[in-house]
Amino acid sequence: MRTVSNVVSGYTHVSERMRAKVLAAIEELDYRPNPVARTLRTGRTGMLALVVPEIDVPYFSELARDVIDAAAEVGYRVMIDQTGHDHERERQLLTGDDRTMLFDGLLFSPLVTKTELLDMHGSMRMPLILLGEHEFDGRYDHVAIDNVAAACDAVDHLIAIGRTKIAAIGSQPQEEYATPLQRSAGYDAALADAGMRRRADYIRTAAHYSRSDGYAAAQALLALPEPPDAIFCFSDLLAIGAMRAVFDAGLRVPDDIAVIGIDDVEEGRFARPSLSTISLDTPFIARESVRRILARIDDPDLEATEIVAPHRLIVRESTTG
Amino acid sequence: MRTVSNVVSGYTHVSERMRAKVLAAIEELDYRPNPVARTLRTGRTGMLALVVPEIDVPYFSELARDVIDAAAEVGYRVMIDQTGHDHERERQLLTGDDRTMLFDGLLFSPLVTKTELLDMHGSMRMPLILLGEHEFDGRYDHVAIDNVAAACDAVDHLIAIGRTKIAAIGSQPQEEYATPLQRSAGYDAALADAGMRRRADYIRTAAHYSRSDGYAAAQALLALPEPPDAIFCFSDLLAIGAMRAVFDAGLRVPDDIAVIGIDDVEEGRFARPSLSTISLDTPFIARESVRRILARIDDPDLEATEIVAPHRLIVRESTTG
DNA sequence: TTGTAAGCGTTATCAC
DNA sequence: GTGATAACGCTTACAA
Repeated sequence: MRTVSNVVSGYTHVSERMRAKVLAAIEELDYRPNPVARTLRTGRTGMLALVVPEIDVPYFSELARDVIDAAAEVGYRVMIDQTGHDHERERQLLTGDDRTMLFDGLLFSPLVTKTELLDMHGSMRMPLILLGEHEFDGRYDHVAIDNVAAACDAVDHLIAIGRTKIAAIGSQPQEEYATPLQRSAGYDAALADAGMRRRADYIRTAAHYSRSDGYAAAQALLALPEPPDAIFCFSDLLAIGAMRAVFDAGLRVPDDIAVIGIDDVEEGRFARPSLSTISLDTPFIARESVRRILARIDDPDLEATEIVAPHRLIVRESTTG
Repeated sequence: MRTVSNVVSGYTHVSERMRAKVLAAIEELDYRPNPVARTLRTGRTGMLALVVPEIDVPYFSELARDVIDAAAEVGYRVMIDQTGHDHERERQLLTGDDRTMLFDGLLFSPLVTKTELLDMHGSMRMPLILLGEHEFDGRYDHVAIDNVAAACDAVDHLIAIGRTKIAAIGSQPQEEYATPLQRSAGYDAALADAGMRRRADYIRTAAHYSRSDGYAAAQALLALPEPPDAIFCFSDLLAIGAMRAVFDAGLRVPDDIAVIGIDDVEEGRFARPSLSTISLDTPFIARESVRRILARIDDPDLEATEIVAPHRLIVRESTTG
């Protein structure tokens, strides 16, 4: 009945006597509103979906923490999905083929989204925000750092401390994903600005940005006739794997080889040596994407915007003599 | 209409002609079944909730990865919530006070659950599985390792490599949570078995099992008149913080102080030195808890069972000369 | 094999 | 201020 709903929802136009009566009945029957029925009626689930490649990658779990917190602050909860680098899974999520889309909006943080994937979202009305991409094409909201500048800052730092043979780990085998392309561009730009030559044998690919990818790539670099004296890794995890490979080869960080990453995950702060990195403001990214998706849920016809999150260089032991 | 539902659900008793017709109409109208309406009718959301203290703690994010995978295999999705050591939040989840309980079952991995909290779940019909606890009281399903034995194995290893002054980090300030109590008991038992004395000044508390907790606790141990020659940490994160404190004090691991943790997170495999630990079979834990909660969703009156997950000692550099 | 109608538990509309 | 009643979009008896 109407009055009960009013009481439950804390509506004002209810007499004190009636409110007390309803409350008593609620207590008596141990009544709990059914959220599903409410959702069917209101059209809002109160849930957001956060889609990441792998939740156990520290950058994503730290991002998830912030997103869950930011969402909780505005009364939303977060469902987490992993695509595991699976294009088919990404497609399902983007097209809404999944049978259980119980959420109001999608925060999509693709490691490997191609533009063509995004085209598929077209017919769906599910609000969507892209995280971590920076190829703004005006169709979807983006929240991301300036990847080119971030990579450039990292390499500039290596140059500033006097390194001249700077390698990079993290380009993708198939060059079709935005993030690695942008970071590669930043690396190239920094070298060019310093009048340094870009050597193809110093550019190593990494499929999953994992510690072991970083380890393997660094091993390959160390085996070169003229090994580098610095390595710029496209993620902190790659950098941690790379550092381990340097030690296993009997060399030292940063003395023989300086290492810098991107992400500023907590693991890097406690690594030995502690890892220099580019810090991404994940609380900012989380807050802004939640704010933005709520606005879009309220008004699906909002114009797409691009939100650039701040980043900054953090110098630690891995790049300081 | 009946037939449409049949087609969508892949029912058999539908004529080919009719099925084609329906499919064409679906395509034409770009029809998508509304999952909320389906849920209201069937009573199943197809979602599980995984509740952990903090998703960015590697052990929990690795567990979450496995739970999401295990759930996906049986057509379920996973909502993740953090309690952040907040008792009020735990209470809400357990009692169903939250207004948006859009899931069929709850996998609850409390760092800090007191028995009294569990009492509150009594009136709720939401299926519940407890993870990581091992104080089986017969009321709820548990999936956990044998914490006492795990701790005992870790300390036995330190004794086996000849250490005699073995400290422990990870007991709780307020001694009311199961996991730390059990791990403390295992530590005590191993020392007693070896005829070693338990020294109160070698037992350090840690509120959040974080790297910085481990760092601070280890610093305190090193400042003792007679510092330990080995530290057993109740989690890998504590151990990683502790190792860093040892290095910052100018000492070496394992030469001066051996360190061992529990969890076997990937970070420990790449740490320097790599971290000895007790490996918990998280894929097993994830698989079994999902299996169990599905059974309980099907039949809420199932008797509570206790599932013990395997664990095993992993010896790495942090405890080998 | 196919169509009709009831009902899941809310919230919103609308008289009173 | 309060009580009936419709509607959200699906699944499923039941009838045809």
